[in-house]
Amino acid sequence: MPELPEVETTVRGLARYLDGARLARVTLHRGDLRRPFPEGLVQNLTGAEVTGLGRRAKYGLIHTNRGQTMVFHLGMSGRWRIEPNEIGKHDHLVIETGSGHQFSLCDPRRFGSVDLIDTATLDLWPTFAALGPEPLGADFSPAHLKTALTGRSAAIKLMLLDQRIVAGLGNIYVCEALFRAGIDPRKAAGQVTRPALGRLVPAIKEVLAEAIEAGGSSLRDYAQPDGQLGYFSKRFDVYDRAGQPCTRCAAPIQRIVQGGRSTWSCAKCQK
DNA sequence: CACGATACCTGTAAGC
DNA sequence: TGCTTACAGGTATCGT
Repeated sequence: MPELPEVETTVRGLARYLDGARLARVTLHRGDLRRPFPEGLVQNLTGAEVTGLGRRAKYGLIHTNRGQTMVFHLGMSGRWRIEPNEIGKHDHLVIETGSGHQFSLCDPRRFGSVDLIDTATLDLWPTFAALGPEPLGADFSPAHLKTALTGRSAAIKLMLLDQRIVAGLGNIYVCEALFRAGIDPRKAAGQVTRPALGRLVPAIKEVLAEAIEAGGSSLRDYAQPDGQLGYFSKRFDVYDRAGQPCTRCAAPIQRIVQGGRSTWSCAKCQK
């Protein structure tokens, strides 16, 4: 669920209710996700007013009028439920606004995280300082990739998952972008040619933009407590399509394992 | 430092 | 039906 487009869609969905709202009640139902919730989280958020929302890489940002930003990461299985009918065992953090809307941060695998960071120095927060450029930003260019990947022997697939190279891609969109760009995911990153990088950058930007747009048209899904995302999944060319015909050449899609994770690709279309 | 392997945690689906 | 295994959208950390 949560790669950059899903986080962006989540943030937009939350903003409709949270932007300008007062956080009337904040409740923790357990003390930790991947890490403990920050000291004083409930106290610092309760009564605060939300001054805006945003996103950096796969992190969602909720800014408050107390000079702090709640930074959330959804890990593998996290999502925000809007107006949940009931609070389940994986609803770890619950927020109620002054106007009576309720939200819960639900994360069964608990690979997610929540931090409370001073807004003024958010970019200096070590976690953010280490991130590469936003893939949808102007900084993310073939020239950037060339610089970042020169001399690297690791597979291009794995380098694109490295958030220090470019921040926000995950397994799905890396597979999809490499297919669109016609690049073999096993290729050493430093060996990817300049023309191929010239195809890769727009392929990444396009697949992300399409996924955000598809999510954006289905924001009301966030009002359904058990609603799954997956609007964009109908459009996957390779992800989770092992053995099925390539959308371009009809050859069977291959599944391999890289870095312990699945990669899907077309052996004929990706060289 | 670069790189690969492993750990973290829970749920689900497939296989026997 | 029950048990076991493989796998899942991510990231931090530990060897080599």
